[in-house]
Amino acid sequence: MFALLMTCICAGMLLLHLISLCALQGSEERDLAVIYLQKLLRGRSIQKQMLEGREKRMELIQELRTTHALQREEQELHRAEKLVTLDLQRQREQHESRTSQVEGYVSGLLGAELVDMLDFLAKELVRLQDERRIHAFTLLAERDRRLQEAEESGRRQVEERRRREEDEIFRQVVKVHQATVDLYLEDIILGTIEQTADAQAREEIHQMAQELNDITYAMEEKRSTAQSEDIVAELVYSFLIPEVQKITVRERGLRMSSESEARSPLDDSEVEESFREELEEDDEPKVCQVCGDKATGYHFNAMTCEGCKGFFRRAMKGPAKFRCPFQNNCLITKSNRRQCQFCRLQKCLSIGMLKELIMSDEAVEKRRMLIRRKKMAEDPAVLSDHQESVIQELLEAHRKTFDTTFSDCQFRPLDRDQNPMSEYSLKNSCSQNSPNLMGPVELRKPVESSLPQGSSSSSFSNCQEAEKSSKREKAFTTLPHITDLSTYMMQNVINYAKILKPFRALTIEDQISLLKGAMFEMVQMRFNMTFNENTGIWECGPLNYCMDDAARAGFQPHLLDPLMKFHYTLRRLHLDEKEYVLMQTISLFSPDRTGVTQNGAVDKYQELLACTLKIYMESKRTGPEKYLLFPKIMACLTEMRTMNEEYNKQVLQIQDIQPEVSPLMLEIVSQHS
Amino acid sequence: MFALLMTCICAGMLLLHLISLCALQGSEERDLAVIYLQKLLRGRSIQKQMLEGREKRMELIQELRTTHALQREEQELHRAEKLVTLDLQRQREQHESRTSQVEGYVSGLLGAELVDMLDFLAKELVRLQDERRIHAFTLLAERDRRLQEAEESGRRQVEERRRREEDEIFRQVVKVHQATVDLYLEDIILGTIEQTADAQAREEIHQMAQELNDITYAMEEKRSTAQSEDIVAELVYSFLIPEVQKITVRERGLRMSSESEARSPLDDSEVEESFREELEEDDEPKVCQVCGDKATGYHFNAMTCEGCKGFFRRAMKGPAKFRCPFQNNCLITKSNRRQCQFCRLQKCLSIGMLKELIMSDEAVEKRRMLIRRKKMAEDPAVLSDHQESVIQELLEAHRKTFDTTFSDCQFRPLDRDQNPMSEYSLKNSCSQNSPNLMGPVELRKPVESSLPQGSSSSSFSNCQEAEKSSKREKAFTTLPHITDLSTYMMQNVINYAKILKPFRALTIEDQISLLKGAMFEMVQMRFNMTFNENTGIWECGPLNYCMDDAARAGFQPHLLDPLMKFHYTLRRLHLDEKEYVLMQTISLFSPDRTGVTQNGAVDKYQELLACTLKIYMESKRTGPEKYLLFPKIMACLTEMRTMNEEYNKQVLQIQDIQPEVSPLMLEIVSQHS
DNA sequence: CACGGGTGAATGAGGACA
DNA sequence: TGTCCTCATTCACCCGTG
Repeated sequence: MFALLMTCICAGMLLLHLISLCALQGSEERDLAVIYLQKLLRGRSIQKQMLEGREKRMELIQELRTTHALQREEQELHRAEKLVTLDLQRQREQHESRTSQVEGYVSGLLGAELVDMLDFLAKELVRLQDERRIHAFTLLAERDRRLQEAEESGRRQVEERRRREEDEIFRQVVKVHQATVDLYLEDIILGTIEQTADAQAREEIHQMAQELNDITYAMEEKRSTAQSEDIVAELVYSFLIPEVQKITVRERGLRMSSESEARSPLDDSEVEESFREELEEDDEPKVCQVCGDKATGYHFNAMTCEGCKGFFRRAMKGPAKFRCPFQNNCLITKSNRRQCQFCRLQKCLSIGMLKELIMSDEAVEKRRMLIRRKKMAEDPAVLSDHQESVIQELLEAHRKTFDTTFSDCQFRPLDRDQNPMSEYSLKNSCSQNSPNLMGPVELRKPVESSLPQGSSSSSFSNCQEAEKSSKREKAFTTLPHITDLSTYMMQNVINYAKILKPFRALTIEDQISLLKGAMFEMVQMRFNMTFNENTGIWECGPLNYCMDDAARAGFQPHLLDPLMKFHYTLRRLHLDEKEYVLMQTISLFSPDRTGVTQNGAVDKYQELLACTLKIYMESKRTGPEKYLLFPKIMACLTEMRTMNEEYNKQVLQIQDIQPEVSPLMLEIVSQHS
Repeated sequence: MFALLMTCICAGMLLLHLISLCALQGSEERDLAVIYLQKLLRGRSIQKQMLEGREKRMELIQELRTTHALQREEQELHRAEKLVTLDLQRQREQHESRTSQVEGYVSGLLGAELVDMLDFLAKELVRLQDERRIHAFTLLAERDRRLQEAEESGRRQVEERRRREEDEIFRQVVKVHQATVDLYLEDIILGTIEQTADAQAREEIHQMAQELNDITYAMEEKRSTAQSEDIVAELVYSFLIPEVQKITVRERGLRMSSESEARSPLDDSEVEESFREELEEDDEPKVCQVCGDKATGYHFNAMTCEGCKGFFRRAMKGPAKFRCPFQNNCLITKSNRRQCQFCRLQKCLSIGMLKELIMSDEAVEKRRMLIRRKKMAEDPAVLSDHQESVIQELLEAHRKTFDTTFSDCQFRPLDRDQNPMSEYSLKNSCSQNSPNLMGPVELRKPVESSLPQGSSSSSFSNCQEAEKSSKREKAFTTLPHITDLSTYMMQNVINYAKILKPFRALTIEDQISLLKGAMFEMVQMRFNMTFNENTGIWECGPLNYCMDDAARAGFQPHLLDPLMKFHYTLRRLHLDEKEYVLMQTISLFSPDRTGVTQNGAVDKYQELLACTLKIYMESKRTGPEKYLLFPKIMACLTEMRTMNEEYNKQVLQIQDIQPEVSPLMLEIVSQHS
């Protein structure tokens, strides 16, 4: 793009030479002019030389690259290389076409007559626009190539928008003209006045300005196609900023000359310094090449702002998915950059942002791992002695109050119905298996399986028949057993809590509140330690339960479904005993249970426990999943909160209908202490 | 970029010099001009010096780098070194060529050289960009390779550092280039400007700028459309700032030259400050630009309230349809905004709301899909075990109660009329085919084909002649068979329902209500499983029916037409057995059938079924249509509701005329239980 | 310090529903 | 129609490496 502009200007210069030559009056003068022109044209040979030099260089690059390429195995490089080569070829082609174009101009103007300067300027402007259009087409082709998804219906004609755009472009063009022409004229004046310094010349300039303006105006009104407008708009955009900088340079020139301070051009640092200064002293030290916002440095090979940096990364990460709602040539500014992702991305690419500089997913993952590793290395995440002792305390208390063999419990018989109450019996193959499983066991009942929680149902919505039949038939058969089991578990949990010093340190009211709040969760976690994730059975020593036993006790799917899911989820984490105990105790010390007054102390201890659990797992476990374990456990705890409420509700409903629930259970479940 | 504009300036200025020179009249003046030009160009020698200095420095760098290189042992270094060396060589070549170019320029003192010079610079810029690009790629590939290797050999750290170093070197080189080019151009300008510092001329220029400004502004004032206002606003935003700054810079330049005093670096912030003030001086921070209500942010490019946001989207989505009841110039306020949609929309547009910022339908669809996909990803839409068992239960019940071979049904003979009763026989080619189809089958009747539903007609609207003849001729010939068939199907459906536990859990009254309500639908869905979408025939084992059989039993097109359509529609969804069964059971458990009391339970189970069906399809099916399948099925169910009513009516009518309908059918069809 | 990735509050799309 | 909701996107700011 820049190159194009440069060429435009070069062409302009050539033309101006010609014109000015032709402007000379008289035949001998014309002859002189022709000679001059010939000389001028001879200069092209040098240019050609340079082109050849460029070609040579390309060969060099190519060779370099080939050599380089041979040293590597990766396929990808070849691709990149090819890309670059193509890019260069394209550039070259463009360049050549441009050159020939300029030559065409030169030859075409050989026989030119006297031409008015202003007229020339007008033409020059048109020509610039044409160039611009050509370039726009090139860009468009490139875009099409880049985009795999072809634009099939991209021309929604937007009348209103069109009008608006035209108006705006008109305005912009006027501005540009104002700016460019302004400078142009300024230059002319600077150059002219110095030599002539008379009123007549000034008047001429003045006239020129006026005429130019008129021409501009007329030209703008003549414009009809939408595309040319857009081209002009782009022209505007790429011209305006340079304009500012141009002035800056001049200004510095003036300053330096006035100070008559000759800088040594050899001083590298000084030069750079001044250059940097140059940029900084001005309004914008760094401008985003995409949107004009304040840039924060080079990002993916271009000077951009943070926004465009992030945008580019995000856009390139996923699949191409943008569509321009306008004409595929939006001007990207700080204020409107969010309105067309398509064009913004195009702009990013066009200024040379490279998606290759975005780290691949694997690279990112690698990096993350390394960082984490490093973090771990410097902070070995080791448990403090205090924490160790806490774990020990909990563990001892737990073992004292949880007999995994269930060897000394005396429950009422578990009376299983023949027909399964729910779908659980089907999937868990529990009804069939448990008799066999129980066979070798010498406990009270021949078939002793039941779900952790048991009671009778009251207001089935789903199984109303069962509800009704519960009175005439023998539904809720497992309720007595389940009630006993639950009461037994609860008692154990209470005993556990009572052992813990931090728990005893609380007021008795808060102890009750905490126990009431956490009871269901703690019991479930204890049951989970006996859960067989393959069979879906809770293997409580001689007792075996499946979820159907809970259903048969009156619990509804609304509770049992998520509960089942929870048990599978938690069990599959394969926690060890310490982890289970910590988890239970974290649940116990929840400061947000209803009725808790000493929130501060509870919260503090819970935090300690959580931290302990986290560090314990990180130090004990290996593999990358160890960082996910703690969050997962936290999620489980959250999950249980909701089930907790549902459980309380259902127990009360069951009690309402079949008052077999034990007082302890009722106490736990009741709303207010 | 900087270099570019330098070149622009350079080009412009030199050109203008030439032009102005050539514009002078008279030969002696021309001579003077030539002399001046020569003087101007002599300034290049200084530049040459600088270039030489630069070359020296480059050598230094190279040496430095070589020394540096020697300090490393790794093999790879050599490669890198080679690369760098080549790079430098290339650079050197360029510089040489440039130097020679410059020399040729200076010695020639011809305008042609000047042109070439600029041309060269243009190309040089392109080249630099290319180089940077190429180098970036090279570095990238190199970096990747190194990283990999280093990882293997555990020398990652070292390699990383080296990579960084190389990058830095590269950057330096590029920077140097930039700096050089910039300096180069600066010199040119300095050389020019030095001679031209003339306050008067500058003032003149300033005046002109002012004039141009005035013209521009005058033009802007001429604009009448409301749109221009917001254009101006945007213009201000994106262009005026640069403009203002430009002017500021210029002024600063003037001030500086006159005061010969270093500028204050505060200008920058000052400019921004005043501009910001301008924006903020607005009264309210958040006011809807359309109606004055409280705005909630920018919506479609304008600060609006939620109401106007929604209004605009809705209005623009559909076709233009508003008309102003008044003068097309209503004032829109919060209170009257809904009085005139036309003017409200007008106002929306006038303040710059863009309909392009409304997501297109496809975009919305895409977004929905993405969201759904994401939801799916995190929750793999896997059937819960419970749901799986539900499906299993239904499937087993279905298979127990639906014999797709129709092997054991004993119906009265199907007496097909010779003349087809309706158009169905024509289009379905059933009458002709069925005898053949039936041929090889050894079932009771030689011709046994009939439509699912059968009965006699009473009030044909379409075929009144047939209706009349039904009494004197032997119309409704298929009615006995159809009655038997229907009764058989119904019995099966009842058996099916009775197997389902959730169904049995309902009161007997509700069971009846549900069955009565869903019977027609369930039977039709079962028949649909035998429907051949190509022939339009129901292939019930040895039995084959076409729609004409139903017509011949007395049913009217008012039912049969939509029924036919329904069968095609549903069959073309190619549901599998589980899906069919789920669909039937969803129909069965419709809580809104007349007479149902336990709505809650029914609704809950239906929801479970619907959810199961949805997830089942989403997990089983592939392709984008899988999200449409469930809604389609729901639509089918709705469709059947209306047919259901019509069916009941027609059966009663048939019974009214030809009382052959079975008691079960009557029971099903009767209004109230 | 430069430049990769990551984060989280703010923003502004669409959508449900009274 | 408009309120309130969800949720993807944005970007100023942060961290860490070289």
